[in-house]
Amino acid sequence: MEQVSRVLEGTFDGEEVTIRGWVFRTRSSGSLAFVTVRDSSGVIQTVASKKEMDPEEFDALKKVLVESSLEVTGRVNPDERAPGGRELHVSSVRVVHSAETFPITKDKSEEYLLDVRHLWLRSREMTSTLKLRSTVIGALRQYYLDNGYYESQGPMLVSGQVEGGSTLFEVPYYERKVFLTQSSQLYLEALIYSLERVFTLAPSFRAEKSRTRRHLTEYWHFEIETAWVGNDGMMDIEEETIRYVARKCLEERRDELEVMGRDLDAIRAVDEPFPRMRYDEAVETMQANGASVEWGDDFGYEEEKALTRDTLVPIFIHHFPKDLKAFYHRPDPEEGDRVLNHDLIAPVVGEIIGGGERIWELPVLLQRIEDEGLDMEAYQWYIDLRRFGSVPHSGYGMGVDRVVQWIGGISHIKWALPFPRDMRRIYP
RNA sequence: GCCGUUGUAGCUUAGCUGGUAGAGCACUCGGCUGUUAACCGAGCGGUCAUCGGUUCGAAUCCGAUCAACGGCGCCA
Repeated sequence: MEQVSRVLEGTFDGEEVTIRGWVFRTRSSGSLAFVTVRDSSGVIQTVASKKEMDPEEFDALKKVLVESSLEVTGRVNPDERAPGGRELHVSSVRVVHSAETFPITKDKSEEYLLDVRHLWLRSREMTSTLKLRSTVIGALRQYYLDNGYYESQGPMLVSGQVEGGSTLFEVPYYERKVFLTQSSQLYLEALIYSLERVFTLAPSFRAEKSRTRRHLTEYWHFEIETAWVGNDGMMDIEEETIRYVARKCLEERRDELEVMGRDLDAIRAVDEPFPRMRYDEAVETMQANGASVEWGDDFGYEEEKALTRDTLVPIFIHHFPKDLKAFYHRPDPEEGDRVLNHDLIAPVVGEIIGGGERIWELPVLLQRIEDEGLDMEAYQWYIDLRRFGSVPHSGYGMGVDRVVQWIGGISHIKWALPFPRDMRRIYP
């Protein structure tokens, strides 16, 4: 049994091979039949001639419907007329399963493709995206394992919210209510006291009523937490991470990126240093580019677009005003109204990472929790971490789906993962 | 929470100022020895989202309901 991609490479020219896969397209002209066969690696045309094979098998092949599964044996023949330059001259065929009429045809709408997502996953577009996604996730793991990090996990069921806002999904839990996690950060912070460097890949859930091209209610969250590292060091780590992931994608997924119509130069641009600007400078840049933003505002999508308008490289924004950010960000000891945090803004998709230094001094944390009016009781275990050998530490959270969206040049986040969940759609 | 758009065959759609619903693809049957999401001929397929109203007559006009899609804010 051979893979289609290897056959197309010419490894078996002139030899007889067997492939298995799914019918991609069929065409026939009397006693000739052309059936293209797809497997996970590619698509190849098979040519069947009634005279050169069992007539019953020929008729079965001629009648077979798109997406039927089959095994085909034949001789590999280079031929200019074949898409891909090689084709299989069929000697025998076994139809494993004869498909019913496949509902997806060349005329399709995005809406319909969401209804039949379980079938649309077979398309070249989705297959390419899913391979790219696999590479992104593999590269993230690889990078951190190579750099002395341990992979660990926080709970998905939590008793309280991690950040401000009321965007948690409630779940019945015996006689009480618990919530689906919206971040593993606080738990990773607990883990640094044994592992020092930890990362996790887990879904996060946000009950935001968002209907945008970059929001999901269930998204894949890659988070790290690192002892002994400050805000600037964390930006260094993130920049290297993004660069590593992007290069891996260029190396391993060039064909897929081409199918997706991605401009590779936009990815290559990550070799340049990522600009780092203070919040204030970011506001000025946005204003200069026509955004109506005032000092003290948080940034919306329009502002982020204005910021990255003239660049292909992601941009860091750091030193946000304290009031705009969650309680755990460490205020800059030099400027108490700013926090040692940063966001990483990618062109077109916007924020892909939010991170920074965490408060590690007990009195500062207590003050911040009180200022924000949070439930001190609920955070006791988190506060405890500042009582027993507290250390400076930093971390970040990355929206994996957004990174895939950005690297793949994908217009809407729902095309960046196999089964997207948003406010309205939870099927299939 | 706010703004906007759309529901006609399995899919993509045409249908003007109201007059008995038209096509392409898919599918079925027939033809074709080099097709490139082929071509030629025939066939199958529709409670025009739902409910109500106006009218001699509604896919078309009006109202309500339902559903879906796009975008903003929030965030990753």
